Amino acid sequence: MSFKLSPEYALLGILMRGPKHGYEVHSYFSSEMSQFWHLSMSQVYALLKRMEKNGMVVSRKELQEKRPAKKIFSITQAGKDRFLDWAYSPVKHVRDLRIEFMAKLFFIKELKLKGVSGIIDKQIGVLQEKLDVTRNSKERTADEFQAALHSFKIAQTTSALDWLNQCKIYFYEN
Amino acid sequence: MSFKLSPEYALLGILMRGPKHGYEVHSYFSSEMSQFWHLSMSQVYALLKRMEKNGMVVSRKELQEKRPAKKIFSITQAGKDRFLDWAYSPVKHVRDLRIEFMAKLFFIKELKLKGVSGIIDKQIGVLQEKLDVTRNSKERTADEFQAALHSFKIAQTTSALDWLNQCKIYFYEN
DNA sequence: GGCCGCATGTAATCTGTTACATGATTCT
DNA sequence: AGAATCATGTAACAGATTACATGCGGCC
Repeated sequence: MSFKLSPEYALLGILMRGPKHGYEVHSYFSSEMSQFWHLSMSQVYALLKRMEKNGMVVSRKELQEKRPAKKIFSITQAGKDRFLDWAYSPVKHVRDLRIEFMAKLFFIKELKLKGVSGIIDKQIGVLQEKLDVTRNSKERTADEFQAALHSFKIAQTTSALDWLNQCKIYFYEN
Repeated sequence: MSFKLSPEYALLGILMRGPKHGYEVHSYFSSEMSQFWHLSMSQVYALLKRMEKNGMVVSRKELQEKRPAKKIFSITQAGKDRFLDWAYSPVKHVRDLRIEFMAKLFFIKELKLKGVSGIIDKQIGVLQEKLDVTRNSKERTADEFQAALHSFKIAQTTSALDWLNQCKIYFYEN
């Protein structure tokens, strides 16, 4: 019912392009998304099974003569809604940019969805807010350790924000 | 036997300061380390139990009149060896800096261990190596997405390296 | 009377990882 | 002859999170 974790969203995204069976989903994942995300075959099968239980996908069997039957998964309307909802939401932490936010950008581009700059702006908003909070937090310079931790957070968030602003140029849409 | 994951190292670090019971370990964790790491009470108990099974700690019971008996854990020699080994090793990924590397710095300072700049230099080496590899990787600018991903990695690693160089100043030791 | 602090844990649930199991076809 | 590709999964293990269960003492 719940699934807050993201791998299922990635699988939904792949199925947004059309029905596929488990092996195919994994191949796509490995060839197109491997630079920022990895999932084992077994996990793909397990996730698809769970997602079917949750009504995000449905499957039908396709018999083949010389090979085991394929189980072809299609995304349901509920799945589509869920996916789009996810795709246009910013992530909460800097640490989620590398995989989860990347995946959102990837699918928005891959599925030719509108509003890339919208989500980038939302993400900038979230991180800017975090940066302001960190800057104003009292634990600034209690000791060397606090100071180091503080400057790490500032540095990582600032560099993420710079990158997001660059992104708007990379993904410029008219 | 194995434990590659880090929370147990944090608990070992806390016990390096002297024997403590579970509740106390958690209090220390919550008050001193909460800015960069969280562990629930239940998990502290579970981890200590596992660590005793692995010979990293030993426990003795201390009876109290009006309260439940305390179970006091002490670190073993094997535990100390393991901890120090961990504390002086750099982490492999930028994403491990915020929690795991921070914890190493925290304990090195807290336990007044020698060689802070040693581990910082090692960490700089690891990330510099990664940065060079990323810079030379062929997937540079295949498309907008690849380009964005590439520049994200460069940006985060570069900012981490700058921060590490700052750290050498924060933690300067004669 | 109720909440907080002290002090212990177990059990259930969820998720991920690794290994195992099967078996035909096609490429080298 | 052996490796890779196609195609499916289950089972065992490891780990984190959450909820549950217990109970006293002191404070407001």
